[in-house]
Amino acid sequence: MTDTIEQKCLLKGVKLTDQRRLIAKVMSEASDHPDVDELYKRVSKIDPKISIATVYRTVKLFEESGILTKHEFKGGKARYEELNEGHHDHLIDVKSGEIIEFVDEEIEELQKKVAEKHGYTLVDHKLELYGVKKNLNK
Amino acid sequence: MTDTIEQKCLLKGVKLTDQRRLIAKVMSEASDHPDVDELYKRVSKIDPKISIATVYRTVKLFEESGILTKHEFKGGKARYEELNEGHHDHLIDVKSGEIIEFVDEEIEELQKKVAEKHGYTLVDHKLELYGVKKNLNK
DNA sequence: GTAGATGCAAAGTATTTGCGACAAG
DNA sequence: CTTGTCGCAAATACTTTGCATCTAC
Repeated sequence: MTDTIEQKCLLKGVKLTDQRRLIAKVMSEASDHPDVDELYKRVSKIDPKISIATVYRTVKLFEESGILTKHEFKGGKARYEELNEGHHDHLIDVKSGEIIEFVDEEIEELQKKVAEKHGYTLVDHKLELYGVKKNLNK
Repeated sequence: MTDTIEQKCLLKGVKLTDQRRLIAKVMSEASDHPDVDELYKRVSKIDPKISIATVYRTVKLFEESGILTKHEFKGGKARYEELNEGHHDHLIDVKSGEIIEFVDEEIEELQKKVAEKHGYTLVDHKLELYGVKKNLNK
């Protein structure tokens, strides 16, 4: 699995350095969607000499190489997550900030149709739902 | 129509000043989605003494008062548009930057269902489609 | 008259960049 | 070797804020 990231780098002609390997590792182990500051904190624990500039440069590079995706959720800093085969969108708990990933094929289809209807081919999209947890009992 | 904005302000207890009236006017006349800088340029042409700080303060105030909405499209600055009854989403031409507004009730419905399915009540959402114009001839 | 708005410049954030030292292929 | 990366600090971009002055109500 960590292999996969290194393979992706080789594939893209991205030079591998200790810092990049570390950032890749921390990101692939993250189950949340850390922002650069948080990521910097996590990698700093392992390599305290790493610079935040390197973290910024690396997430940008990884994004361009299709290893990470960037999210710009409402009113916050950019947050990153590892990009795997399966595309998904996000449901954000507005109270807790918790993020739930979901996929809805029907919505995906409709988006394509909307774009077509306006004479466009869909190349990308962003769907974010913001919700509050329902009171399940009574 | 400009009346409407002033009425909204009175309703919300928002004090009306020349600067606010001007910003409201420029925004309601805008058919695009200007960012703060662009808005500042437009109002400056009419009142060259206005400060950019006032523009920032006013768009934020108007947003909180439900007069404007803020959009944070990919990799850019925050952009604003007047908030009218009809909600809509955006289809962005990735080549030209042109923005097309659309509504799709089916998608809206499905979004609510997705939120429900995860135990949430949808309070807000963001849907942006990014597309390239199709070659219509031949 | 008074609470709140404005303009200005200074301060914050988030992110990028120039540069000399250093490391990967 | 040579090209590209790193760390550092300075620079940039966008937005917010403190303060004295001014204005709407």
